Amino acid sequence: MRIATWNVNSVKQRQEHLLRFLKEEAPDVVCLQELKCQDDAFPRLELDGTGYNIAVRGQKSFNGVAILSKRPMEDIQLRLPGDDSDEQARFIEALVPGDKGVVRIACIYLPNGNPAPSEKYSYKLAWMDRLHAHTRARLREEEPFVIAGDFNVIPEPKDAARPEQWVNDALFLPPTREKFRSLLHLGLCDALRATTDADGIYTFWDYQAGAWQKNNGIRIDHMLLSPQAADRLRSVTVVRHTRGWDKPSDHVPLMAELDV
DNA sequence: ATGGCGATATACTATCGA
Repeated sequence: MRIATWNVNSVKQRQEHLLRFLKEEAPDVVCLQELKCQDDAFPRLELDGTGYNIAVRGQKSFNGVAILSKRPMEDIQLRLPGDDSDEQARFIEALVPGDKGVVRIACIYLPNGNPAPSEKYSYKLAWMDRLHAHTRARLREEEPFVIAGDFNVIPEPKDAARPEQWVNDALFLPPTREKFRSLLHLGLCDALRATTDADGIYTFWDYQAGAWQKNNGIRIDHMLLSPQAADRLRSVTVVRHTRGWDKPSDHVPLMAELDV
């Protein structure tokens, strides 16, 4: 099963890129973030010919997440547990069948949190605490479980071309990285880091100041795997060339192949 | 120190992202 995650920065603006990506890479599952549209504005008709099933949690203007799956999904959850008053569309989860078994996939758009300190940063840290609690509960089920998405976390200095630019940023501050490590320490595996220790692997390049041309990137899109999913990991790919397309998203897809 | 770019709604400007 090929699982991809991609922050598209407006699914309507990136519709043609999405169709090209689906055609070129033929992923079985795609987790999308930053749809920037409501449910009824998701380009379902435009995706009709591709044969993907669609689960959406949209929102006006900002945020918004979706899962596309070749096989029909079950047990779709639209909210991250832990705060019924949270209206931001940042979480969607589904059970996806594979050839040999099922995988539960959570698609997340973790809050950016800038500036720090601020209410936004507090919201980010609280959201990470909720993700920790939810993950702990899911791991007790001892199933293949994948958290895929835009984590807005730079885990280590080697995950940034210029780490000194990020020292006061919500993506790289010590409390952010501590909570990310705490999540991993529940027993999850960072899929990319299971395949390589190399630096210079990025998933985001800012639109500004020629970041792409200078390769001034950061690695903030991740896939975290439960032990039962990690056992089935075959390969991980950053689909870097999409950043060079005309009018690209500032993020590129991350893709993992699981033997499921 | 700032803005630089791109998207959306509040729309000839403000907010958000990272």
